[in-house]
Amino acid sequence: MQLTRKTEYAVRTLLELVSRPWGELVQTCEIAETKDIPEPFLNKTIRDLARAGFVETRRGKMGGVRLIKPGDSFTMADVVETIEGPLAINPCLRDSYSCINKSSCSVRQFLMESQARFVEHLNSKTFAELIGQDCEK
Amino acid sequence: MQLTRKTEYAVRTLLELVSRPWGELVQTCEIAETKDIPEPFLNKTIRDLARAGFVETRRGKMGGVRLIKPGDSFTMADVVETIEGPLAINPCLRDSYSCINKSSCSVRQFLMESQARFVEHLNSKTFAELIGQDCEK
DNA sequence: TTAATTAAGATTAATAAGGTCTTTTTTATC
DNA sequence: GATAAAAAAGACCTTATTAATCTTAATTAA
Repeated sequence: MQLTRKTEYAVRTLLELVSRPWGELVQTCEIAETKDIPEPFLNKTIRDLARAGFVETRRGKMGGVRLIKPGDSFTMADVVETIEGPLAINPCLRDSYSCINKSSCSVRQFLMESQARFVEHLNSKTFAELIGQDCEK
Repeated sequence: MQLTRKTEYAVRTLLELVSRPWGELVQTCEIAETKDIPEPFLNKTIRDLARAGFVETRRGKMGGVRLIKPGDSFTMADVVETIEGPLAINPCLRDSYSCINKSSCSVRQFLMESQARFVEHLNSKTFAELIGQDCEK
């Protein structure tokens, strides 16, 4: 019952990018260093963020990564779902889960609401709003 | 980011016991069968519930398990914490986690609140209240 | 005494998470 | 062009966690 480290790394990366001037290109090795993330793993994480439209990358000499989604246009929930896929705090909340009682089960309904409260809060602040101090290391 | 199957099994077991007359002793093989839980795994789960004071077991012929905590005195959050230990949706929310910024980190603070909303909802209904229809299989 | 039942915990199997490595492609610069 | 620096892609490996099984012991009713 925990977010993955990959999500944590994605969050750190986006915090770093949001805190920089818009449009700035940053080398991944620099992010890896300052945010204490294993570089090859960070590369994969950044690829996920790129595919999802948060950042764009530039290869070759002087390459790097830059934000293309404004920091006030996405939330923690967006990042979590980008990295981990649709949230389901219990197997029975997955679309693919089959159970005779699925639709009528009061426990499932209850867990669905619990999850909704959680996601609701994750959506209550944009990344731009989150940045006051940020969490390194 | 998901509750474990063991928690799911504990929940099913408690739902079964809460729905029965107070004091009734039920054989674990019966619960395993009706709730579709691998029996040896259920035994371990029941041991956890016994150690935490939810149920009491009785060995030998005519043995079984019975509820000793009234269904209106515990919630989903209690069961989750019993089976999985203290909830922490992100590593930085664990007591043991060390980070220079731990106390001042706004992201950590935010996640802590998100978790609190979740737990608050898990605590909003007792097991007795949850039982209207229950979720088998 | 016997058979039925749970306790305890060692062991194994399956899955997922976390991380590394190698090769390829792209790009700026000489 | 040639070269070096950077990210892309994905195969691969390692470790941790989860899930399940199995064996032996203890307990209890009959």
